[in-house]
Amino acid sequence: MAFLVEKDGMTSFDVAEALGQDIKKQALVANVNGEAAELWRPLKAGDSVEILTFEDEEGRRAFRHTASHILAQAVLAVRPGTKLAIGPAIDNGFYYDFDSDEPFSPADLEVIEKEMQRIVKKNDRLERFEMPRAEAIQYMKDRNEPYKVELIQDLPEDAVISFYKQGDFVDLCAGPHLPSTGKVKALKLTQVAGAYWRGSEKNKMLQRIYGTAYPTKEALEDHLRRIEEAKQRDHRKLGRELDLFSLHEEGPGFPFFHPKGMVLRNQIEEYWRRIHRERGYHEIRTPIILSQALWEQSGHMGHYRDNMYSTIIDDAVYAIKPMNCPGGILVYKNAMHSYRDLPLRYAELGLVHRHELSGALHGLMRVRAFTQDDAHLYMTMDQVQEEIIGVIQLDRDIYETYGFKFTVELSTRPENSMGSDEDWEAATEALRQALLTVGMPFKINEGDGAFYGPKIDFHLEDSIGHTWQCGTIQLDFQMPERFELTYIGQDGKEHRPVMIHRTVLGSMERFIGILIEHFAGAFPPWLSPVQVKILTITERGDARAKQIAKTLFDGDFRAECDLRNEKVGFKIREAQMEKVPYMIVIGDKEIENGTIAVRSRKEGDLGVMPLEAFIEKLSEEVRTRAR
RNA sequence: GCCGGUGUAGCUCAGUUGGUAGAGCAGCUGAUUUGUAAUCAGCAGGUCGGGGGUCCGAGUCCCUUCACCGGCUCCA
Repeated sequence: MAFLVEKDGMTSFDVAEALGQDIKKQALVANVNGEAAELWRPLKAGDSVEILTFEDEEGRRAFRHTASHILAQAVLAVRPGTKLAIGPAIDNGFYYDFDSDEPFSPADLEVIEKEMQRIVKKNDRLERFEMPRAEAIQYMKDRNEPYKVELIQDLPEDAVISFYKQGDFVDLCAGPHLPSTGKVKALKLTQVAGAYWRGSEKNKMLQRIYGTAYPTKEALEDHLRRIEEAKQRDHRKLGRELDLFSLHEEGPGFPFFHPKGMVLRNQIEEYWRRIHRERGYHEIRTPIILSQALWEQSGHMGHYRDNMYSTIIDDAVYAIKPMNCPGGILVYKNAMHSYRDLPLRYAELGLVHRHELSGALHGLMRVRAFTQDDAHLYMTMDQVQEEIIGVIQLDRDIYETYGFKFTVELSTRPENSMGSDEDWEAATEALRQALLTVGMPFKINEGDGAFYGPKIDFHLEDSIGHTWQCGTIQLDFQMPERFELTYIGQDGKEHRPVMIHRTVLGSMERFIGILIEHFAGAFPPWLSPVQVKILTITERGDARAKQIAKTLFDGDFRAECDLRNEKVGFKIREAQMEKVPYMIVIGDKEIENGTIAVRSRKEGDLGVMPLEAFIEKLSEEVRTRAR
């Protein structure tokens, strides 16, 4: 809530005070006339003031930013002579980059954290002061802080440079900050890592210390607990425990899919194929190895060479495809096309290989061989908007099936792009209109498109709030030109078609990784590698169990029997840990009555019912892809 | 690729100042025929990531290499 200041010389402190003890205690910074500012900054009559707490994004940022200053102060105390780089607040905490001859060890972190706590306890006030740019440069030169000097030199000539001071520590900073270090009640340094100065590998590698901070110990512990929980659903851990896939030293970045992982993958593909057929796509498959000449024509040799693998066949150079489009284009070019054939939608689950940096590999999320759920659409310019609408609707329907929330971004023309202004404008407008028509909220990323055309990205949010870019829709003016694609128009003449590249899931491998974490390995029945586990109590149930398994198999369900000589409690425990959606228990009573006892993974014992009733329930869940 | 960390049985981990590898779970064998999240007993399982070095002696120390983990960068 905003308040109007009545007279000059008041501060946000006074405003907070007027609002009561609770607010005063929680106040971190203020929003003054739409800009974040310290609580102690003098106000003028007529200013609009809003007090920000940890609940507000700006409040959190200031809180963590002050924490990062405390970190820098502590590091200078523990290791004098360390040069300061930058130290911003980030989503769940903060970091600070240092240039230090000796790297920081985990033991150093403990010492630094202790020093930070000492600074917090001292509860030093923060002060802000300003000076002109030239003076500021000299000031930081005198303090022997070359990175700060560089930062100031990048600011405009006429800029007034602000600094913040707490105790004997001074840092270049736009602010705002908390009134005193004592506000940062709970903090923890989480890790050290290398980071390049300004993110460029051409620059020196600095030492980055990450940490997080909260206003209370409880909130910090809560945060650490959430991290622990996220670890429990890490797809690499679950992938091993559920026996879905593995990775081996013999093929770094090349995942191996196990039987259960393949069932999951095949279910995803089956649904994908079905919905694509339904929306008028034709599936194709193109070779993995194609001649280098093709990649030169497509432009990949120029732009993407470093990420491509190649091989030699009969003395000629061939490349292993990093993308599916050139192959797909050869299919298009294989025949003449009439305007009557358009739009033409070719879909391909295409296996691509890309040489990613060894340090970037990460489970199924970042690999060197993956299957894109690709499609290339060819159309006339006036079909563009409708085609894009179709793709957006397809994306939405598929994501909703899996229970993902998602956000959409439209990226416009970047600086060094190819193609005419008119084409770019028309294409960008077509994307925008399509989004508006579908009623899809979206954000614009100015200048973030590909060099060959504008794009729409879909960012999925999984059940623990992580976001993943999966779907993309890209308009391409380049490929149709480079490959001289044509269709015969109504006028009998050749025309250039418009091409759209799109993926929905992005990569099958990564999507499976995302799904594992999204469902924490407890897949809904339609996706579960094993849908039903039939557990016998004694060997008297074996025949009945096998008979039930046969019935389920005939009904296209995935069932397994557990006939081992173990107690039923033990079998349930194992089935539960395997996250099988349904268990059927067969004992003497069920044999006698011709019924089954059903247990649900989620709800426990569901009681006794006829097999037919259970099959009907399961069929319905599979048919509707219930979650 | 770069910075830091880790690498011991299928999995999770122990292993004193260098003295010649150990537990639980999983596996196998046997007993037990069991009613909704762990029955008991026994057995087997490791050139301590690979290579090289120091030493009378290396899982422990050094060098090198590979993979993995956390970041940087990039992106599906």
